[in-house]
Amino acid sequence: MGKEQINALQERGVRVTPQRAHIWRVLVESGEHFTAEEVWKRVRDTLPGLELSTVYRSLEALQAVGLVADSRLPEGPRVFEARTALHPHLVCESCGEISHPEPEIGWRLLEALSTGSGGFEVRELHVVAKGVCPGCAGGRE
Amino acid sequence: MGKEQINALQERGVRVTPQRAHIWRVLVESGEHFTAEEVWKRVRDTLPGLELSTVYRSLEALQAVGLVADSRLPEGPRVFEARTALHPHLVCESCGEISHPEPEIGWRLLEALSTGSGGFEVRELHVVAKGVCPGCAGGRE
DNA sequence: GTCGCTGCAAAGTATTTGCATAGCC
DNA sequence: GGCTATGCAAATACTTTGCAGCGAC
Repeated sequence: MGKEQINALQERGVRVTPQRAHIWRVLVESGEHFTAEEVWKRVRDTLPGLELSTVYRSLEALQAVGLVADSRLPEGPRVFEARTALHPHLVCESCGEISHPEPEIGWRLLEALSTGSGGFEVRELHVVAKGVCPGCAGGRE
Repeated sequence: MGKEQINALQERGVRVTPQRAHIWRVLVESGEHFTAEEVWKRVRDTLPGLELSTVYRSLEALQAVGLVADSRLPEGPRVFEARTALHPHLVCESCGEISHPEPEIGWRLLEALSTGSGGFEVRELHVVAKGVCPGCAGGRE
């Protein structure tokens, strides 16, 4: 089952170890973002001896080849996710829920930023918006 | 000279102490962003006994009333700045320089995000772009 | 077989907290 | 004068690092 994921690692020239394969699988299959510690807890189910430091080092390796991206949200530790497209984060100040808008919007943001940034060539874009999600706005305070 | 700054604090109902007044002054007069430690070093010139923990607590108080905003850049500790407008950060991967595009662009980003985020009400927008600044792009590698 | 990855342990950096006193309002 | 902010000290949270042996290629 995890065959395609392993291929993804090999293609990028990343040495494939069980640790990296599992870490990568967790990120890809969930499609979510996790802290290093969350990844660690999940992968430990199948690799009991796994060290948190290894998780950090593996995530760094995956980042180096562009498979993983990290974000620093307004609070809490860094979160990591499989790098798919640009990924704005919407953090609800009321319920704390973190959601992603349609990815297409990332490109519009990129475009807006590129045209107005005076020659700065944007390679990677991190957007975090704080606000109120539809659910919380509905249940008025 | 620092009269207007002190007023800004009073108007917001922040108890005015020398520590807070100086911290606030450093941020306003420089117009730059600093880590808590950088603020600390600067203010210590005039307030030798100042503790780093006090800087954190003061910055938090100023944040609570909307005078200060913080950003978490891709690397390093949090940076704080006087809250003026939306403030995208452009981080050059080559020289490490952090620049700000014209602030007007922030509003365009906000607009783009608001229209495509499915009812999420954006209150605060943090944008960090990694890329290559004009200077480094000129001196081709 | 080689070189890089991992486990283990420890250190390092960033940030927060408890408590008694000082100082703003 | 009351109540909060500060100094001081310690704790906590997150992340990185050194080293020796193991495992992927």
